[in-house]
Amino acid sequence: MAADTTAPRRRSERSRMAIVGATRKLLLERGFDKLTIEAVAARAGVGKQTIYRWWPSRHALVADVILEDADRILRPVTPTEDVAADVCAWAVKLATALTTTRGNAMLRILTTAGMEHPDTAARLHEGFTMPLHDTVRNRLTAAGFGTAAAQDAADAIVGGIVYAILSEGRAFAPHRAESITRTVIAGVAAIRSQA
Amino acid sequence: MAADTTAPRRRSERSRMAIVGATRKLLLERGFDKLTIEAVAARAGVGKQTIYRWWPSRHALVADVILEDADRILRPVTPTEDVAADVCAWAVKLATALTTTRGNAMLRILTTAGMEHPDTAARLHEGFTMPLHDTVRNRLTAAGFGTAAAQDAADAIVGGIVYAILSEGRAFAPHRAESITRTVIAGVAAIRSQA
Amino acid sequence: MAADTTAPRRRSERSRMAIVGATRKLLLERGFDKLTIEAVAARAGVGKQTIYRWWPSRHALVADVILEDADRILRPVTPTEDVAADVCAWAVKLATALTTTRGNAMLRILTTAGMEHPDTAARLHEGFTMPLHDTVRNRLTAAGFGTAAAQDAADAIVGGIVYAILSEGRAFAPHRAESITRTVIAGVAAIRSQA
Amino acid sequence: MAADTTAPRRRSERSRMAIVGATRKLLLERGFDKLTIEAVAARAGVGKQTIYRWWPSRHALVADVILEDADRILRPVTPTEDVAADVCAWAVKLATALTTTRGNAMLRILTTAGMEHPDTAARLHEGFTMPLHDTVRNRLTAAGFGTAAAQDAADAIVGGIVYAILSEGRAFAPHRAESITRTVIAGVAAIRSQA
DNA sequence: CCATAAGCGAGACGGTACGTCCAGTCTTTGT
DNA sequence: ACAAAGACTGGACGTACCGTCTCGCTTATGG
Repeated sequence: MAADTTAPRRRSERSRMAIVGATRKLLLERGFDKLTIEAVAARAGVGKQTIYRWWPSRHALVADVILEDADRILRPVTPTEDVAADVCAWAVKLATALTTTRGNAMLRILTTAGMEHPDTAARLHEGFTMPLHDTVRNRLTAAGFGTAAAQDAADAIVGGIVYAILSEGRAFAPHRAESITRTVIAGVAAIRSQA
Repeated sequence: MAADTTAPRRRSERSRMAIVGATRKLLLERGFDKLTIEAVAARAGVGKQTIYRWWPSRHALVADVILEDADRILRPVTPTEDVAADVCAWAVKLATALTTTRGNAMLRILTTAGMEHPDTAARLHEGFTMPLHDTVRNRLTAAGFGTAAAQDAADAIVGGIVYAILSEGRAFAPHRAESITRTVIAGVAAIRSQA
Repeated sequence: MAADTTAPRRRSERSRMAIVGATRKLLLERGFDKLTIEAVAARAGVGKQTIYRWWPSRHALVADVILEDADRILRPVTPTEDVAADVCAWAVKLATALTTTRGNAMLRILTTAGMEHPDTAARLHEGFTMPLHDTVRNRLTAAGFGTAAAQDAADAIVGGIVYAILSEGRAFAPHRAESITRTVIAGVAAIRSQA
Repeated sequence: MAADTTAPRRRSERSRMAIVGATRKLLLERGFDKLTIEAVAARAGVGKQTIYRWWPSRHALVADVILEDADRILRPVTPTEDVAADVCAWAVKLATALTTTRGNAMLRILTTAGMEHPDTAARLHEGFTMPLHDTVRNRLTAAGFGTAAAQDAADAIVGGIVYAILSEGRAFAPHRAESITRTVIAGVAAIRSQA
């Protein structure tokens, strides 16, 4: 059942792919600020209108491209018996991914793209920050921590790592992610045992 | 002798102020993306060249303006006997400041301005993120925590709050800053007592 | 043999009429310059291809439409005994028709359409200027004037009236057509009597 | 007296000339329809805005260029004792000029440019048709013909020649201008002697 | 008497040019 | 001598149409 009534009207898959590919390349070559629709169209061998027909703005196009690549960074936690170790390992992998040339470029682009455009911000939040957050939160909840505590810890861990990388760039040493994470988890654990 | 060391050689203070003022107004009215040098010049009643003469780029001009206003957000901790309470109170004030219309706009502008411009990024880091970080770190160090621990906690607290506000915007409820902070401080405390 | 040479194989009369009608309307609403095939197609409720299938260019389409309406302007001379009076009366009717809003619009469109397109120019010459010219020439020939004289007079009369209207627009007072015509006819008459 | 209050503000003569020159060349190479502002700017080595700053439209630019060249076609009558001969000689020269490749191109461009743009039409009328008309009219008035008669004759002569060339193009044989003119002048002469 | 091919509406496609906005530089003019 | 005013080249914007190209659907023969 559930027939696709609103069929996506005869859109050329060839063009779509060329556009997304060209955008990805130009984003890495020149960065978000210097990405122009005209250059994307030229590189993709496509008319500008074909871009404007399917994406409302440069921000939206970039968001699509970034999110399509987000799984290079969004990885699940490998669960063992030790919560802290699990989350620490995950955090270090995250920090490592975000301090590669490519990963760091992605982070900056993602941040800039969302900054002055509420719709795009929402999509990027949902497709990037939220998954990160959920990953941590779920692992902690599974370990028996309360909802509120898991939420706070996830904020501190994800924010602590990502914001530091945003501020310091590739200078951020990935192993710092471990001690930040360990500190926070010690915090939730301490609070639980007090109760 | 009386050498005027930092002589900004015959620069019109009247013009400088008009430019900074116009930039501030336009930044709040239209945001960073839509801020144009031409509009600033027109609003300030100044030739474009006068802006280009003293600031190398739009990013640099915006950085100056934002940092001049940063003390609305950068506040010291009021120290009592209770570290946790002190930092929590400070954190809530920070979160409150960053979720006002104006403060949130400032945060976004600051983030965007630094994003594709290393020099500006460095200045903004030094004038905004670093002071925040130092404030927390110093309070914790004063309370007897180790350098490394204080560093991690400051990362987690500042990042946890600021990144959440960056992601969620004005929807972030300032009191969340309190539980995040409390969690992190519980963490450093627990780790210290283990040693 | 017996090939159906001009077989307009299964063409939709409904569409043809809708297209011609839409073109006529848009021509009067917006003028030749601003007439677009896309607008004609939309107004006619027709695909663009249906227009391109049957007309090679915008100019050709417009020529068809204009010539289909040309009989509002192309009228025969009503012959009496007085050549001069006949041609004058005809000339005034012509000038009157060409200074109505609609007639003037037609004249301008016709002129523009032919201007940079030899084929169209030829068709419009044959369907408009030539008939006008022949009408005058035939009446003069019938009155006993020589071929060459009739030709010159027709040039002077038709050109004198039409070019003035082209230059001055609807400001041209139709009765001027009479004195122009009378002058020219006096000329051919004088030359004949000299011989 | 009469100080130039509205001094044409600091306009670059170098650019103006480059633009006019490029327009002239492109007009002859490609015709009016295919003249684009972008091509003019490129050929002149000028930003598009510099064209738009000083000319409101493509039509106006073309009108300027054409009128600057109009003196190749607009020639005075050389007066002798024989009015008819004078005007005939002038008419043949006019027809000759308008049937050169270049002159014919100019005539078509001039006609098209004025066709859907009242302001331009007025300027071209004033700078081209009116001078032609005045030249004939003045010579006839000087020969003692009445104002009204001279007016009619000028309409018939100028219109007769120009409209024929407009319709028939370069196929128009210049000597036809002579017999047309002679016919019309015979007409005014005949009418005068009747009175 | 239906199969099949043409005509048809719709509209996506690669392009060209539009007219506008700004960047960043250079020039003139007034004080 | 400096700065306002603003013209300059240049490049990208987002839009409008061009003429071509499928896509399914309708319809009217001709095998």
